[in-house]
Amino acid sequence: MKNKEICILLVDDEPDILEIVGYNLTAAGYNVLTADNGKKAVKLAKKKKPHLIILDVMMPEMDGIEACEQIRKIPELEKTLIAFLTARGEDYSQMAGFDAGADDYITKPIKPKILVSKVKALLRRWETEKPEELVTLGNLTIDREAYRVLLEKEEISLPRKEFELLSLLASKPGKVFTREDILQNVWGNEVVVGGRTIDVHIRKLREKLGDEKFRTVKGVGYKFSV
Amino acid sequence: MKNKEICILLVDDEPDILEIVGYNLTAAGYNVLTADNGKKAVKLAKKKKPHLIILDVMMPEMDGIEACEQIRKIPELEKTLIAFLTARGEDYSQMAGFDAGADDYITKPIKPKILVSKVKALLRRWETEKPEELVTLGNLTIDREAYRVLLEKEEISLPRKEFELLSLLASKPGKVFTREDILQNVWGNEVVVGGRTIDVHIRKLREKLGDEKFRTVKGVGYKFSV
DNA sequence: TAAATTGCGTAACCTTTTCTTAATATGCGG
DNA sequence: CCGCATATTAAGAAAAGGTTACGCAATTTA
Repeated sequence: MKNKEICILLVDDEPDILEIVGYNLTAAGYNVLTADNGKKAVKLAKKKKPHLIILDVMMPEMDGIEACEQIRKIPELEKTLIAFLTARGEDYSQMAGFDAGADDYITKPIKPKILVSKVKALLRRWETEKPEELVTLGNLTIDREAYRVLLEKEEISLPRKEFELLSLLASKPGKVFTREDILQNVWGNEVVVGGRTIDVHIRKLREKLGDEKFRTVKGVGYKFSV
Repeated sequence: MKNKEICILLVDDEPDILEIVGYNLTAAGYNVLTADNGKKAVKLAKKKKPHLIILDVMMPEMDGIEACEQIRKIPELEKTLIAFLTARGEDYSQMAGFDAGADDYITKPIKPKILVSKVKALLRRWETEKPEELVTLGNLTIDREAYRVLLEKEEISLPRKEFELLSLLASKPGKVFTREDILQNVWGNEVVVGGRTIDVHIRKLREKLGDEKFRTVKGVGYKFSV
């Protein structure tokens, strides 16, 4: 089943739910990841970039709403689908969830068939909207999935950090990313690195891909330009 | 509200539902069309190409499921969002609806706030046409996100302080900003700088963007004028 | 498993740009 | 024509970023 390529992150603090939902989704051919609190969820999401995230609203550590907001802030996950799990009748949760950027909600108790149907419906849209896994900007082509970069049809191999950095900047050409933005997205929230680290990586990118593509905006940050 | 451009087709055979749902959607700024059976719905959909269609499942003439299937067959409406209205607990309807190509379902009894939230969530994805955050004033264009300024289509590069200053003044053309206002906003509350600093920056802006745009109001401050 | 390679972050130093100041000139309102 | 507020200018300080080389760690290769 070609669904194997489709990845769903399932987040709930109740192992039972994790199991039953996970089982059904797996049976439907999806690749399922799980986390038992919001913090782990955000971390995993950043790392694995799932196509759909199913979040329980009520959780310890970080509730679903907050997790959703966090995830929505990550540029690469902007298009990720998010659905909430909520007990029936919790209108408030549903509202807040939609405001936080949810695409759907699923009410407990969970009915496997309905669940799978909803998931399919959600992903159907994703599949049709997503022919463009390749981004081309000038003489540069970025294939996020394959972790490859082509410059004038020549393949350039970039180490992880450089790739992530390029990927971030290129995700919104023209937009200035502050150093903070960059640290946040490429290095992660908690990591602390020295002040010149970003520069060094930028330099390497410039070396390999051409100076002019990476514009410095002094006092602010960097941007990608075509 | 710019939602006026967004068009929703609402289909139900009960006038009450049509009215209450229609009212709420209209109040939320959407443009609402209605039909009271499946046949009319398909016809209207073909003609008006709404962005979202809300279909009651149970209807005379042609039920929602069939209408949905019909609509999905129309190439132009392939991407149209479809949501079903269904009584709670009708699992069968829900399943069939998803199979027919629905994107969501809404259960009766209808709660207006939830309804509007769901509609927003559904359309959010569609709405992702980005409204550029550009400010244009006469021959000048300011793009805060990209940190760019265009004068007669020529890009002018401005250092941070100059950009912030321009940005502030241009945020309310005509309004006079006192020196204090300016210090507050561009330099920040705690910073103390000499009395002539602002003048110097104004001068640089005048040099680069034209004298006439920055008017001195003696004893008070500066303003931007078109 | 050792050796070699590659990736990453840091420190030290260099270059450039940006900001501020200070000193002097100008000009408007009275 | 005076006085106060603003304009102008150049120069030096400070900030920001660029560059390079090095060491540790992870990864790959032998």
